[in-house]
Amino acid sequence: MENKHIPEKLLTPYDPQSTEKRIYDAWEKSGYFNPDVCIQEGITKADAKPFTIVMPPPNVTGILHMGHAMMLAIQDIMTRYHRMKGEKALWIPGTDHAAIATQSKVEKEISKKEGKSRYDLGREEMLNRIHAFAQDSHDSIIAQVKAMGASCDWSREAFTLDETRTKAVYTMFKNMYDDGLIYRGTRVVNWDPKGQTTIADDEIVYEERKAKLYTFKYAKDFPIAISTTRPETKIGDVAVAVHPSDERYTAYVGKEYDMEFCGVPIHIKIIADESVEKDFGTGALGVTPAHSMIDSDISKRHNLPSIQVINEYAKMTLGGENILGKKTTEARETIVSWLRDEGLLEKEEEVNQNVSTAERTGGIIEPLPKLQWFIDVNKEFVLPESTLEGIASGSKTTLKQIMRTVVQNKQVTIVPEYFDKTYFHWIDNLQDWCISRQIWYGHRIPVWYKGDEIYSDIQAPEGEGWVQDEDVLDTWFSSGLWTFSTLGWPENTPDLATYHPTAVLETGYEILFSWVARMILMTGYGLGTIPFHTVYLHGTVRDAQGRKMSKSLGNGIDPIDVANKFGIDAGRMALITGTAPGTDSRIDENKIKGYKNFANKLWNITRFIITNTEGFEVDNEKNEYTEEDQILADEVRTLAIEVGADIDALRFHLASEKIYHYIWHRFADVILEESKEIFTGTDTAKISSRKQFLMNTLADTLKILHPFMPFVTEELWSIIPRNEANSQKLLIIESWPFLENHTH
RNA sequence: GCACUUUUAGCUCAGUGGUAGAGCGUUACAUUGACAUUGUAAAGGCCGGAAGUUCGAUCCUUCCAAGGUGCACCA
Repeated sequence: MENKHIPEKLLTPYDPQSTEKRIYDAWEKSGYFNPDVCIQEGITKADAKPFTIVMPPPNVTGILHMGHAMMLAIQDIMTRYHRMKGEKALWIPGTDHAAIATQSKVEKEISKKEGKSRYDLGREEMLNRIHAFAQDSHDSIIAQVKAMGASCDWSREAFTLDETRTKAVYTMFKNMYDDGLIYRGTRVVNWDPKGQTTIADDEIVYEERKAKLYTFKYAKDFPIAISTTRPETKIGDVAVAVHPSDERYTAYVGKEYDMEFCGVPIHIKIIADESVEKDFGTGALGVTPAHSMIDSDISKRHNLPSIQVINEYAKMTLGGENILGKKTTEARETIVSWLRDEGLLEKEEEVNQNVSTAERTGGIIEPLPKLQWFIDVNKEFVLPESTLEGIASGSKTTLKQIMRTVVQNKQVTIVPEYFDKTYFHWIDNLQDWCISRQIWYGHRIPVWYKGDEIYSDIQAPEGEGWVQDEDVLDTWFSSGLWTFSTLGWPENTPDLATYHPTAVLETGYEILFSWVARMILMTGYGLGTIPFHTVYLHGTVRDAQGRKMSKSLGNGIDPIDVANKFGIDAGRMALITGTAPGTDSRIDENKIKGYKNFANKLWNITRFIITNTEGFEVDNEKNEYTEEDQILADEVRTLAIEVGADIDALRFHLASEKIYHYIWHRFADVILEESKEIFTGTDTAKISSRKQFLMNTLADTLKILHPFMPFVTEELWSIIPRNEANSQKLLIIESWPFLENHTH
């Protein structure tokens, strides 16, 4: 057969590498990622329904991994589909400064290369270094996001630490401060001696280790033995607590003792408290208010003093020469051998212990009393304007109540649904949120001091002598504002009015608390509304053996490598298909390769159809389908409707499988094969009907597949012969097929 | 300890109140074709175990077992 009208590139297999970059550039140049442009050009109606997604901002700590690739693929599928449905589809990209994560990464690098600490460099120089690193990291991340085919609106790109977002952060802080929801107080917090900062409860990772549990008496004449894994803290004990109903000790409750413990004078009062477990150890708890959260609570209930014996560097601040200034671990040995020598040690046993470590630095958490900033989640305040169901405008509520209510009454739905139970469980155990961090990278706390005066605003107060708080805010404070800070809040922007609340928040289940809950909190408080209608939680992408991808295992797959080797279209399909929400998935090269073959299949389907319909003009004004072809056409309509319904219902794994299955095993395997017979026959009505059907259906399947495999479909769209009057130049802004047949 | 979740073909996973599906793998045959291959077909499952609800359960309920995750405890 003569092939002179077949575009030359169709004669060789599909080559994603030479295609994807070129196509992305064409999209970017078109401006169609920006819904405003679509409206200006008459592609989208000005009063169309908005559809908004904010991209969970990747941390500027390095490069993207397959988890990011999956997240971007899912969000791009939604954005492209809704754009094709004629909605004002807006996907806002951005990055997160990720305070601790970024600073500790740069600190590590500097320490390794130059042997210097942040204190050697000083605040200003250190921040310069971090900014330079963050900028580099940002640039490579953006390049990667583009390589994934993400159709996000770059004109609206945001950074959690840029000017607009900083203004939002400061405004929110001031509002909460004025409402008394943000307070400063001394509490026992999680101190990371390695990172030299406090961290939040959910930044802690528990590691199971063996530890020794020592049972002993403070002194020979003390009546009760206590157990502890940390004898060095006992020089800070102020009480021994027993359970009120524990008859072994009732006689002693209320008595006070003065003793010398390893050279340190201590004063111990015996108290009864419900929180003590009778069955653990001796049933008596040595109370160390300064170095244990629980003990701190007990001491508050009983009006006991707090004695700090360990400092920020995990070194002893009390005791004789043998202890003072020593590391806690050394002091422990000293004290244990003293106990042994004195004959006070009754028992020494191995126990399993969950040690709290800092997620970012690996430092072992030292509970310390510190003066910090907190958000009070239980304090009542008046919400002036509210669209929250169950919380009327002007009524009193609490942040905890907001977080609970909107999920409980399904104003925000979580997919998969069972995660809301985990969410409630977390809310019920929630304590006040410590938001200050003793690091340098981040939003500096907008509070200034002068003597006893305290001032909070979005900028420094007038006058001399004001000193700004040294600390910065927890990074999740700024990411909590993400859905509306990206739209220009606190200004009353048209974007904010149009695109908020957002439609879907698509993210990993591991940040349900640290991020999703905080967004609900911040949006409920700040705007009296919800940040999003639906939360879609994806699982973790694992390797073929089911292991987490990690640098140390070297089992990670770089999405850019995937793009180079198989095309990112194939990578996207492999990540989406067969992956249910909330469930971890496995990926390996074989799976991706299968979808590369699929892209090539589509390529060859197109070649077959172009070859066999050469010179045939599609005229859809007169529909001359045979009865047989009309049945096939109805099937395509059903497909378009079903795939659309699956995307609407966030069943991406089913949607992609349906279109894949149709194209390969129905359209190619059955219909194309059958067409060969028709074309070699003599029935001209049948032949022209079939040609028309093939051309129409090819166009329709390209449209339906486009959200999933945007590059190869866009490329083929530019190749197939089309009626220019009835079709757009770029597939990205084509209408979803059979839209008028959808029932809503 | 509490909660959530998973258990379906050799592997990885979808799915549904009416005795099961995909991809990969395996086997056989065909084909150089629109296809850096593809097609046709086959083998392979008491849908973790037990009980219950139901006309009917892989699906709903309860219990049990084994994995995973979260939270708490961690004196």
